[in-house]
Amino acid sequence: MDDPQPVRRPGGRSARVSAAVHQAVTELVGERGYGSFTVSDVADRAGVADSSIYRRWGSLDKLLTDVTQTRLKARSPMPDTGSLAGDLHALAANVAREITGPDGLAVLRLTVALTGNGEQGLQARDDFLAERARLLQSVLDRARARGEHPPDTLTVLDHVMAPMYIRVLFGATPLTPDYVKGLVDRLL
Amino acid sequence: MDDPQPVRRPGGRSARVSAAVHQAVTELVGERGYGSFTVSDVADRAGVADSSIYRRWGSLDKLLTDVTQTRLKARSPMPDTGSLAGDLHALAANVAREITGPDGLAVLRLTVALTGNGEQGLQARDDFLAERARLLQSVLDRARARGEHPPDTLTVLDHVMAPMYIRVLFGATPLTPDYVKGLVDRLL
DNA sequence: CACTAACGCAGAAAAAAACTGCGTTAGTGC
DNA sequence: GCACTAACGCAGTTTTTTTCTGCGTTAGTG
Repeated sequence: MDDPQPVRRPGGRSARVSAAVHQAVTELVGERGYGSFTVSDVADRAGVADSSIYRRWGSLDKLLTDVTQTRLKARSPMPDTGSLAGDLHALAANVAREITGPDGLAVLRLTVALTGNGEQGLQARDDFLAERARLLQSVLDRARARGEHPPDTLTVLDHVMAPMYIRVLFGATPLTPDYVKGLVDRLL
Repeated sequence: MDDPQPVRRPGGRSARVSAAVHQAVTELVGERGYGSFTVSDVADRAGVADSSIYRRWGSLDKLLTDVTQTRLKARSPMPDTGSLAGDLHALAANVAREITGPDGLAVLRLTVALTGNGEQGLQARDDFLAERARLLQSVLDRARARGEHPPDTLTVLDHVMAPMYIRVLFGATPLTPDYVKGLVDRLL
């Protein structure tokens, strides 16, 4: 029996639509939080027809899942400066820059929102946190291998990441380099 | 000219409806975040008729504002144990207990969600944070007056409050007393 | 260049949300 | 208690939003 097996077209226009939609979702999550917008909103923002979204993703839920998965896979580069202090400073600065940008805020928001959004949400959130922890872990491990005495993973999360996250989430001050540096220095 | 001046009835049933509605809003915010539910949702949850909400509050916005205002006014008791260490431990424990409960999570979520929800939202958020900061400030001032050397307000917020907030928001571990104690001890 | 996947447009269909009329229940003052 | 009526619940109606589909057009791909 002949199976039509349609020829996919992942390039050109399709790719642009995909990118625009992802971007739009990210922006909307950043601006209005999770679950406060519709397919039409996304389509308008992306400059795309509603039908394109419905046909490609089927529903808003599936779209959001797709976006989240994709975003969380985009990992930040792992610093390697040769010293624990250097690595931590670099890592902190990276994270600060990342969550300060509009996209980063969206991811943070998304992560918070996902907590308590059923199975799928929890999974996505755990992936995000695990990724962060793993990145940090390798920096600390490397330091230990060099004979340094790095702080605990949780300690770094609590006293470097948490303050930055909270400040961003609460829309407070803009995370100056000095501030970030101070957070790290306090642990060394 | 005669002004009817209707006789209000703040007791009994009205009070129960009011309480149920407030409770419902709090729960819904905790579960689904800000702006992801409707008047009907609230009414159903509260076991109340839609019309009761429409007539009393007029719109969902006004209802949310009302609930937020009311909640933020319910301030936590200010500890006074006689020493900086005692006060901070007590304060931290209070906050931990507060944000661990279901209502507390809702308030936290609300606060995060309010960031980027226009005028009104920002105002409510600032009120919340200001209240927290003020409470802490007075503890620190009192310590200073006794001749102790308390840490900075922001330091406490960053290294005691932020870690707890983040852990709750990210749905991680359950804030054991030992953990909370450790956060405070680290500053003294 | 032929073929057709993927798109945009416009509008129908469905769902959800907001709001209202009306009879009933139950606070409040006497 | 009793009269008075504020506040309520029920059962719609109206309005708005959101989803989804038919059809002609555009532009990847071999």
